[in-house]
Amino acid sequence: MSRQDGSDRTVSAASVDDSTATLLHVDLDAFFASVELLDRPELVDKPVIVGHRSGRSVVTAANYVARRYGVNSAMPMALALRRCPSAVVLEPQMSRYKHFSDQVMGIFGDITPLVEQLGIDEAFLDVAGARRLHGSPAVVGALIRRTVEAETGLTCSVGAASTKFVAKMASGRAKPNGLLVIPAEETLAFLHPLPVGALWGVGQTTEASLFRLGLRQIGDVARTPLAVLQKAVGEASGRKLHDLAWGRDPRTVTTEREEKSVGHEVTFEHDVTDVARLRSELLRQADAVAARLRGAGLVGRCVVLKLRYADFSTVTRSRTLAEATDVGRRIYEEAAASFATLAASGIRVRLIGVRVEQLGDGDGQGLGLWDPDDDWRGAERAVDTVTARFGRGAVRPASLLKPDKG
DNA sequence: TCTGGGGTCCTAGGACCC
DNA sequence: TCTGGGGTCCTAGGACCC
Repeated sequence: MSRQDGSDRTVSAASVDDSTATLLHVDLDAFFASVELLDRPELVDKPVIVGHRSGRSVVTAANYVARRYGVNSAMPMALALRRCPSAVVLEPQMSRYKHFSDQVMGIFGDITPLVEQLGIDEAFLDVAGARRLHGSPAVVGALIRRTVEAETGLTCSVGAASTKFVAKMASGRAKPNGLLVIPAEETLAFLHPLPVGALWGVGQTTEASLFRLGLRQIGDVARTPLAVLQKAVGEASGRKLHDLAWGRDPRTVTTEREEKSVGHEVTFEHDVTDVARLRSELLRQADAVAARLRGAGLVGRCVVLKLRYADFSTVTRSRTLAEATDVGRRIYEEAAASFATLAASGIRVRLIGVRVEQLGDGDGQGLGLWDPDDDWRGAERAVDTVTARFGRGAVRPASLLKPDKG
């Protein structure tokens, strides 16, 4: 293995045969918090948390100083502030993070066209073909780290390996601001001593199941018969875990994938009991989902309503349409029909959401037989046009399309 | 401590068909 | 009269990831 961290030392590619480690995983360090610190350098040595300060929010990101206090992303903000009362809390600025994300992805794209973005702050790169132009994987990794820091001021960590999954594990071990190369022949030596919880796809529940079998390290998982694993964690997960524990991961870098669903949900500051208020929120979400579908040229066939009650229990109700739609009014009607089956008196709702699944191409919509949805589609497309020209707020679909009374 | 919002994937049961 | 096995679609819930 070859390691580089902290200062930007050049990797001595001679010390390790990196020719098999052609898959890179690049992960920006504490991304949102790091972007904020670009504007606020005086906070660099202070604990910084990005997230809403309001009652029910969670930590979106924390810098490494805050992490030393036990603050992590997805942690309830209330707990984070109890652990680190001196933390500076900053409101997320998503458009700003997106701007830096695009810039960094552009840097990757200059090195290889084979970039697979995961979320906003990480990506896989296949650099097998970049050798002639830029050098071996370790050299490319160092180049990426230098370029990203020079052009954005942000640091990132890079893992290089012969499979995606090991590359991701390697970038995780290299954090923060490091580079770790795992040649193919060293994969098992790297993997087997690591804790099972480090495996991709192993969260709290699966980790507990593995512990019950006495499995604590990835090597333990590898040496467990497949059938035993499958009985404990399910057929597909068992198969996957066993493969990963042996370093087997056939996935390649894919530059595009089709979306499977589009949805919106919101958690209220205080539980809502007013059914009319819930319905109007549903209408707002259905309009937003439909606008996104139309923007992407997609239609969906299945409308899923999601409710989370005051006690945090969650239910979903779905309805499959005969014809796929991209009309907000139609999505709302289906969601509202599902809602009507659940909306008993005394209902206390913490979260409500709408999602549309079974997406397909929107081409050909509205052709053929007359379809009553077409009137709505026309109206909503007009709203799209005005919004595109004059900006959001120029027209408010939710007020245009009043919900049914009662 | 008290749990966001965007998603993907898997499991399991029932209906229905062959 | 009682009963098989596979495939597909639909629905609900849950684990997990960033």
